[in-house]
Amino acid sequence: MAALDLFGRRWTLRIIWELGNEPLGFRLLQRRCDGMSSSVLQQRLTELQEARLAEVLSDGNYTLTPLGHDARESLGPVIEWSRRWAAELADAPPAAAEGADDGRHNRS
Amino acid sequence: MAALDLFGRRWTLRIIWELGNEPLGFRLLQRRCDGMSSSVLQQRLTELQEARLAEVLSDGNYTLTPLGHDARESLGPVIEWSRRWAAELADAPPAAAEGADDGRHNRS
DNA sequence: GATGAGTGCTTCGGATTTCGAAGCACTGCC
DNA sequence: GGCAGTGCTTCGAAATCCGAAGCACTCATC
Repeated sequence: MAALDLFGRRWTLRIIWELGNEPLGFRLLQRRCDGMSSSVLQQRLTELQEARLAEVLSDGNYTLTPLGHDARESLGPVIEWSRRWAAELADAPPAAAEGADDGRHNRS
Repeated sequence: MAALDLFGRRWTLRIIWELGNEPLGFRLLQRRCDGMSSSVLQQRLTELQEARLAEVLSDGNYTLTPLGHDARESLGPVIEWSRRWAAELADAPPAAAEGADDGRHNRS
């Protein structure tokens, strides 16, 4: 359950996903995550390192540890599912309100 | 990416997981989720319904839609990974700070 | 039919988290 | 030196989360 808690924090899943593609520097990673807040990114990066999912390379970039890559791979089915989900929602568009990306968040 | 955003909200993953086991009423579901706040539970339940992942049964209980069960199954590998992760952390306990469940949250 | 218990759900003040603009120290480059 | 880019920190404002309290309703039990 602790894992569901860790992943259930804003941006955590996204960061793991982005870092899984390739090592990234702080600012570039931030841009990949829709320009998320630097303070939160720093916080998440620290949490991820404490959880031994991420680490800093000798060149200063951030990467996933082997354990982190494992985690990211376990996310594969979720990504696959999300495609089906998107297709499903496209077929049956409700009145309004999408659930995800419904503008409830504030990215000013 | 919208899926990672939807799942990256506190309690969402947990709720999907709990509902996947069996249909549950509001208050019981709340208890299963470590007694999470009822206001947030209501919010999540609404989001999940809008996203067509959850629905209300004729008897008033909440369940996962077929699409929702699909999502929950896609979470399987994540759960498996979390076991390996827990084992790994148990082997190499750092100085302090666990990353997950590090007391940063407030459950008064 | 009153009482009590259980339900789904809402309200609301306060604690916590997230945001984002600004800035600091440092490195490389012209 | 001046300029740009980096990782990272600070801080006030906004959004989110919390949890106790309560409402309307159902269903037994008295």
